Amino acid sequence: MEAKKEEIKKGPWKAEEDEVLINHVKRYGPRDWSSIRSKGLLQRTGKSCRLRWVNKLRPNLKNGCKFSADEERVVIELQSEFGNKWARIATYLPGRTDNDVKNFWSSRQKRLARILHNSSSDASTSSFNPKSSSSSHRSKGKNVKPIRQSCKPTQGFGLVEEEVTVSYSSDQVHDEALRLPDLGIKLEHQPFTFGTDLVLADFSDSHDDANQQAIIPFSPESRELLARLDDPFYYDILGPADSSEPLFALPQPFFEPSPAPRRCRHVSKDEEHDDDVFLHDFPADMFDQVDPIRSP
DNA sequence: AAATCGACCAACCGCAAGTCT
DNA sequence: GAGACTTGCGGTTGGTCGATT
Repeated sequence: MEAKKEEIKKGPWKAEEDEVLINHVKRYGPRDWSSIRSKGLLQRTGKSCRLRWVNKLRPNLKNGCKFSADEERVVIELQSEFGNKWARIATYLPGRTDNDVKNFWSSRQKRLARILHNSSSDASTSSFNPKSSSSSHRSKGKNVKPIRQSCKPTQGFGLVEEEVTVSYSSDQVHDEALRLPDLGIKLEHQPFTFGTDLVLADFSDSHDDANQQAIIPFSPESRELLARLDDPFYYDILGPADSSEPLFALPQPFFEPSPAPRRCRHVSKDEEHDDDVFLHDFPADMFDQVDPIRSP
């Protein structure tokens, strides 16, 4: 059937398809994706094949491996520098793809937005609830609820899930209020559980912390702005807000990111046998099992 | 035990841009 | 130079899984 011949397969890849794709790359290199379909090897589009290779089959990928603390830091820093240039950011993270970085960031943003939303909701209710703990520790040194001596932050706000412990004494509660840069906003810990217990308060109209009894909920605009912060809280939690010292040094890109706009490089027929130029992007031992391309 | 929720991930889509004919 | 083709990128969606209620 003609229609069947033209049918393009979508959805999850099977192991057999992966094998076909890997064999193609072994033979021809990571290019000519469209020929995979035109040769009838797979009923996948070239785009789909390329994506599968880049995101899953490429050697030395850190598949199924969570972002380390260092990687998180790099992503956060580079995102603030480059914006949503995931492919470029990924070049600084060996074994990570642009999709990985994008997913990580997206997930993080969602989490952040949700936390902020919850927090502002909590704030708006607790400010009118005398029983609520959120108002109980607002006055310096008074009615400060006992807090845990340490807490284990969740992944939220760019914190890592590893054993990062932040300890506070009860006297520090108020002073440890976290500042959001440039927004005149403080982020205060509720009894030190990250996430839903965070309380946001707007202190922009006052310079007297001790008088801050009420929690002012954010406007939707403010919340949106917060959700889009390039550098949401990371430094504020792990480092002093006024610190000019970088918390870490950025690594060099794994692949040199091209300053010019990204572009694929079509390989001419002549170049095709030019010492496998494309292989330079891969570890030397990657194609140990590859049949060498015969020279003409 | 079932339902719900959130996190994570794979894959698709549309668009932009380089290359080829 | 123009149009077709190919590739790469960023945004988005939908599925799966584990934790929580």
